[in-house]
Amino acid sequence: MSESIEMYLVMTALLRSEPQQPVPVSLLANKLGVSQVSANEMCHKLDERGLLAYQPYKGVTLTEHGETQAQQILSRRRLWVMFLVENLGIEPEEADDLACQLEHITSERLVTALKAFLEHAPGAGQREFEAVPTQELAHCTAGTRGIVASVATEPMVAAFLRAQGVVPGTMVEVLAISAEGAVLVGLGDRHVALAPSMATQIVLAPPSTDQSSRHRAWARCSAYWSCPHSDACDCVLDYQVQ
Amino acid sequence: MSESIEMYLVMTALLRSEPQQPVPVSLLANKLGVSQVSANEMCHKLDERGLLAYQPYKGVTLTEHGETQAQQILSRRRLWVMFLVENLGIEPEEADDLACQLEHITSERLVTALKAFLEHAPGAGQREFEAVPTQELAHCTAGTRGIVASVATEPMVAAFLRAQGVVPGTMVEVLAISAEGAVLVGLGDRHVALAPSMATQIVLAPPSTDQSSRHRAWARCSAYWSCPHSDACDCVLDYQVQ
DNA sequence: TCTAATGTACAGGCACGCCCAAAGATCGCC
DNA sequence: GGCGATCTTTGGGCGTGCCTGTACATTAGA
Ligand SMILES: [Mn+2]
Ligand SMILES: [Mn+2]
Ligand SMILES: [Mn+2]
Ligand SMILES: [Mn+2]
Repeated sequence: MSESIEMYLVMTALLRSEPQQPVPVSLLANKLGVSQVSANEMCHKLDERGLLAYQPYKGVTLTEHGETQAQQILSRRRLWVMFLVENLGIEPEEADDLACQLEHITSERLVTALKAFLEHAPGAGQREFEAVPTQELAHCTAGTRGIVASVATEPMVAAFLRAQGVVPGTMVEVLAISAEGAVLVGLGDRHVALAPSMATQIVLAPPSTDQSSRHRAWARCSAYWSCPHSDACDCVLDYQVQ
Repeated sequence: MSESIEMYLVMTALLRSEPQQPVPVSLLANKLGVSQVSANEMCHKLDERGLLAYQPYKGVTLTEHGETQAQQILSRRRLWVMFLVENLGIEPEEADDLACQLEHITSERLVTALKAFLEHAPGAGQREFEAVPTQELAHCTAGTRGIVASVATEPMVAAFLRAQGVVPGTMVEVLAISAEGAVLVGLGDRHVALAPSMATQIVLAPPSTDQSSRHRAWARCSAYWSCPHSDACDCVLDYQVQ
């Protein structure tokens, strides 16, 4: 399996809202930074190879085999993110980008060794490497607290959110929700108002108290919304602020 | 620069006996596990790109630019080997294979973080990340002790040496050298006699006392003889025991 | 129901990195 | 000097993963 194929599988897992909910090929194309035609072509091939199930005009779902592969790769990504953030002190966002490359060249032996290292590293108690449940900010109720797991990748939106301090790893609280779906988010000392369309592009993980376990929880999120490769992100230039 | 290009540069650096000594394209082809025609083609391209200097019927040398690139990649490999061996407990040989992949996706930021980690990891004093001088076993004098840095990659030879315990990371001593160049090597409790042709395919690094610093010294060797990718190694099947 | 947006398909093409077969060029040794 | 081994070059080809342009199919909204 090439890195390219692996990323199609991973992206399909990350982009679906619910299991067995087809992911539109156009969305896949956007997030992977390739043309729709290329994505279509690839999805066909992966359907033939039994990794994806392709329903024309609907999208793709992961087959059992594809799901296994995707989860294996994502578990490797989480291991690397944990290591990069907690042991090397790299920022979550950059760690995600790096891990997205490392996940493809991580042997089973390396997985074992990394897990053992993370478990027995100084100051680490019992650790869990499984994915953690996440939810869209738009679906949260007032009072909910959580850690920003991922945000929109459209450059201008991402830049805005970054400027406001809404970056992966940050602890936030939902202060209020308007009837229209706008969300008022608290960030400790200040707060940000987000349009409904914005709230659907931010994903929260369960809250944690200390900084270290925040990172860990963030790393354990299975539902990254962010596009992993910065290069691919940069391809999404057709965004316009409404 | 693609991974493929990087490996041509690295291999050129590893295979030359002395700086500015041209490396035969056929040797490069063998070690990289590609055909001579492919290697020729590639060397031409890299000459045009100013990374290699190609002298027909002689071989290739690294240009100043190519040398810089090769050394940068190799320094990343050494960092990874150190980490993999000392912190993850992975065996030197496998660590080398893994590092050969990791070296190509290691950002400057990651280099900095890895160095900081290795420097401040528990039990680590002052560390050096520079390459260490090495010499062929065939050029050693009787009484010399050192650490096996790398061995021949031809499957049958490698298997034989492995069976004898002559693997990277092992401490050995040159017990005697015959007039013809055959070498008697001591491995603590036992010894092995090696034909002259075999002695030219084993490289030693300076000796160290404890296991940890042995690995470190081994990791710091700049002159790996081994072919890094196992896949490529497996391509070299035309070997015959004389 | 009809139309416009969205998705799909086909054709042709490109860069990369590799392959083989065959024909030349050079080198090195007898 | 000549000849065989080795190396280089040429020509053609392959697979992967992308691309554009154009035409066709489907879906969903007015
Ligand atoms: Mn990835
Ligand atoms: Mn990214
Ligand atoms: Mn490599
Ligand atoms: Mn190898």
